[in-house]
Amino acid sequence: MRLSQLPWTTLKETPADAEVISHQLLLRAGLIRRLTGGIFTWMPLGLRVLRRVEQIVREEMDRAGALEVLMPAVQPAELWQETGRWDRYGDLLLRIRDRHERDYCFGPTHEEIITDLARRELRSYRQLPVNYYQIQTKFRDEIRPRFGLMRAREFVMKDAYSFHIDQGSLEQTYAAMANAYTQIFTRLGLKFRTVEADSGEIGGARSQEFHVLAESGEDAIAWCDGDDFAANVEAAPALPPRAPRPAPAEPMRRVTTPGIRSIEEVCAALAVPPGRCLKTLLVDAADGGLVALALRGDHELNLVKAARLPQVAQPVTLASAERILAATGAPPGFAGPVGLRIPLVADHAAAALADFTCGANEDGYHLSGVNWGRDAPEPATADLRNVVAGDESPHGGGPLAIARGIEVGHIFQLGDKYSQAMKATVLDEDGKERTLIMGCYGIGVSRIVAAAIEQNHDEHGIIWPEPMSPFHVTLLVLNPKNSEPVTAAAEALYLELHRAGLEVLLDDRDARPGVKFAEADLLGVPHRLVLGERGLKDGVVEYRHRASGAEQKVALHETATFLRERIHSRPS
RNA sequence: CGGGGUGUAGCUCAGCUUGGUAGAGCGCUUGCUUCGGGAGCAAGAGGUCGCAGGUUCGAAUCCUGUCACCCCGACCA
Repeated sequence: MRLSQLPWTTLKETPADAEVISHQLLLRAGLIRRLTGGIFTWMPLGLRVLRRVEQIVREEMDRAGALEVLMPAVQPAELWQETGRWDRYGDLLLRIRDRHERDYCFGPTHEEIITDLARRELRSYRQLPVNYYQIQTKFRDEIRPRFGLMRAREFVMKDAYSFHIDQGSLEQTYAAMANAYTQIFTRLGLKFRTVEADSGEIGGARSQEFHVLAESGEDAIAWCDGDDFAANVEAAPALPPRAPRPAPAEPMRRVTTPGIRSIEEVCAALAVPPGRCLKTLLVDAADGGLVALALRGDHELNLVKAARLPQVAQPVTLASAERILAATGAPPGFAGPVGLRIPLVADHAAAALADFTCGANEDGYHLSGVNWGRDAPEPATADLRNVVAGDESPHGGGPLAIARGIEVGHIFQLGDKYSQAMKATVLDEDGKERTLIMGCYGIGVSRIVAAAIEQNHDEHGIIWPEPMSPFHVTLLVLNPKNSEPVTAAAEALYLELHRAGLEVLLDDRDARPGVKFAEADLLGVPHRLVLGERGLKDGVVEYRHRASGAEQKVALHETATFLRERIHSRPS
């Protein structure tokens, strides 16, 4: 591709509304343009990146035996009503009405559509297992679209749905998909981790997520070097402390803490570490009352774990200030287990505290030297907190480490949640109707583009992993207007590289060298060639590797060979 | 949805407090000079100041409404 024939504009300044680096660089490099909140146009160079990602995903899905289909983006409400999700999915669902006043939505996901397809097309166990996939535009009306392509409303997703006669078959396909995903992210050249996940809203038994590792990731993932444990912090179990609870050593004392509410303030005022404080959270209970959840002051509540408690109302909702006052006799910030008249569940670590500090259930007072069993009843215990770095791995291999990740893939064993609701059945070998067992497998294709940038950039711009770069190599021609021989040599080299099977971006614009260098760095093609009068005199081009900055001169006639040795992701 | 903020040239922003003929830098066009890491000089093009209403002799500026966008919050206890 010739840059002289492309209206490509880059931005020297960072657009004001772009927060994260991938959003900034995608805009600055002219790869995407925003149309409206969370909705973007892919520009010519950006689209090449998206297409490359799609292609790798497609190849690996095909290799794993999945069948590509393309389902409608617009879906009738009736199907969503069948599964009950028309009401449950909420405002995330973009609803549309046609001229006949019929309701539709723009698909945020396709379980309903595929299950409808399956119940029409699949009659016999002999047709199973089958795994359909598509690469398609989805729309989710996010509360707050942000971070550019990372949390867009309209986005490109690869979603796959498999159908099985039994759990064993599902597990086989699930394993094949896990394998294919590993292959995909490896081929894309990304640093990633596979982690156990909570299956959340979509439901089902087992699920794993694939995270691209990056500081700016929205998810925290925990893993252990000493064993095979890796999980989203949401889904990582925290082991109870090994050491038994120390015996009480201090008397309980009441201390005045006027206006002090947060754990930090309490710790500062009373000179105690957060790990010696008890934080008592009040949430709405399933029976309409309140439940207290006790955590150590330095720990955070894990909402997924809290939601698993039968006493807790769904979804987990923090109690209002009025209800807290009514239940504890004090405003928020002063709750504690001593004399508390509502049920309490303590996290294992909180239950192992002795001589701790907590709220006194009285405005302006806290208690110190508090002990379970002596001052407050022995609590019911559960795993309620997020794991933290240094916690013991559940698999016994040593301490956990925590990293940030961007979720780019998620695979689920769905079971019969949708097939049952939509009566998707086949006949088994005994001629009996059997409800289909399903799996589903998603990859955020457009999000991968953003995640790759989050993980691979420097102060000059993007550094594409080779397999997803818009071009294999960029060839900068310096001052083409001033030198016929340079232009001629560049044209010849461009053609030759092209013939060698390389995708080349030729910067043949009548622009200053500095502009070409700066824009090439911004765009981030991994291999760069510079052809100018200086080098041409000696019959060489100058090669530079974007990521390492390594440079060397290469004889013109050896350039194609030289590049082919260094580029491993040529299209087959 | 709650709270906060911002809408002025393609982009980044000043001007608004204290009303009086719309500005800068970058980008764009033309010319000359330059030409190996986002050039210099000169001349240009480009804006219903988000939109609607109001106050006023006069509104980018003050008031009301509205729309859009951005940020924070959904663990404060």
